[in-house]
Amino acid sequence: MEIQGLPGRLLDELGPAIASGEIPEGAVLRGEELERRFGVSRTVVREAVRILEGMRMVASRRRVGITVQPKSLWDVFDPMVIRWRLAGADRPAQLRSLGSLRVAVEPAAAALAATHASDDERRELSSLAVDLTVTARAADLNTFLEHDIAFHSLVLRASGNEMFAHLGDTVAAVLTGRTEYHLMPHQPEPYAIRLHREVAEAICAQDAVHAEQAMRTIVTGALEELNLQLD
Amino acid sequence: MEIQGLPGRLLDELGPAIASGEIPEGAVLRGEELERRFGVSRTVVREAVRILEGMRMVASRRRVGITVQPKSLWDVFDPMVIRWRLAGADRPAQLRSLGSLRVAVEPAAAALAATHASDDERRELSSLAVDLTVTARAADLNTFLEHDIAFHSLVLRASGNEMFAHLGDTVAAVLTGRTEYHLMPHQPEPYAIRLHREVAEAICAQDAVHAEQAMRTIVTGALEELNLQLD
DNA sequence: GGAAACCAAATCGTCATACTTTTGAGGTGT
DNA sequence: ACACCTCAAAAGTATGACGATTTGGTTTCC
Repeated sequence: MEIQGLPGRLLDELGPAIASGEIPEGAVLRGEELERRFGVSRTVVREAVRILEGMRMVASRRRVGITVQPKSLWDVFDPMVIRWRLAGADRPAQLRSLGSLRVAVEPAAAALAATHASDDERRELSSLAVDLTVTARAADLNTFLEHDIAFHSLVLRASGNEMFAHLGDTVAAVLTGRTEYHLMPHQPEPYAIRLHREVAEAICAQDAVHAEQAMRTIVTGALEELNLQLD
Repeated sequence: MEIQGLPGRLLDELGPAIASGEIPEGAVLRGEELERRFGVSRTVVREAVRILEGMRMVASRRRVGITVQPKSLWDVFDPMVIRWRLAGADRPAQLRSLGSLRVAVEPAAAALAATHASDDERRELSSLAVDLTVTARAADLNTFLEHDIAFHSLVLRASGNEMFAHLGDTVAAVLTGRTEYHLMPHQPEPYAIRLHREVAEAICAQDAVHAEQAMRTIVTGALEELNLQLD
């Protein structure tokens, strides 16, 4: 799901550099300079810049150049922007933002899933809850992560709301980052696991209130733990 | 805040056409065809297509062409995509999605605002609550809308979460759409107004629980009304 | 001396064109 | 039926030329 070709490669250089503040707000780049620095043609530079412009990270103006826009204008929901920020110096702030977003969205998604999920989705959810329990005992962090991601993505998808569903990848990025940077308890907490099972059961039983409540406990817990780690 | 130049104009044609389903999923466009149809050069077409590719609405492949991606892949949080969908045949679905998103996010934002808002923001919020009350009595729908937008945007901004803050424009689009298409009670309900005042007061008093609760009542009410109108 | 008009350079924006690379489809031979 | 080869279609990239616009200095005129 990446941008292809040379513009993509340019983007992989510029995006993270801007997201991390290495190229600061207000900095001005010239197209010709980028051509030389990366050894590509105008075509390529222009297309990459257009994409950055599409996510409001830069603005191109005649006679002045390509100016890096203030962060407050960026499309902070763009998956690429989120990835770049998570990879760089902005990681703590980005994790906090995403944490609050999860607290807001995932309980609502769980509630909706309780009433909207298909039979297949309910079955899959139960099965994932079992998998989580098993891999948590085995203390196999990577497969656990995989199942955790699948679980949360599925709840978001089963909510029947496309916007919630799209946050699945973002949540996946958060969970992955948390594991990669060892911001997780070394062995998943049994309590958290049990809550996941509760969410699955409540959704299967069409119990929206309980599903929402259990999910809220999960994500607020994750947020609190995150705040502990970051301070 | 629009994309400039010819690529921007192309986008204003292609984006809505794709968003509304006029150009359906799986349709294949050829670059050369677009050049002729819009009388622009290759450069322009390529840059516009790159932007659409950046929001995952199309994918360009050699020897095949530019294929419209399935809706499930689109960046549904991109403001342009939201605008295009609100303007076209997808409006009901988009309004429903956004309604649920508001129900999830705005109460959380209100709670955060109660603890994070600056003194200036609290003052401004109180003042806006008063304005709302006044313009509601006067039944001046347009200024009421203006203040309503300002109110909700401010709560989102005062939450201190950049991602919530960015939903301000989106909420504005929803509220505007609701008024434009007469999906609102002809005179704003006194009860809703009172709830806005309650939100403002709770935030000023740093009462997160009450702020969240009042805001939840507002947005769930709005969602229910929306569902009534759309069915 | 100051303000308004003007001019020139810088930089992006667009076009036209040529060449390269990838890849799907159809044909060929076993 | 299968694998392989070839070819052509389409996007990808590079480059030169020109147009448009903005900025900032410079001139000119009170």
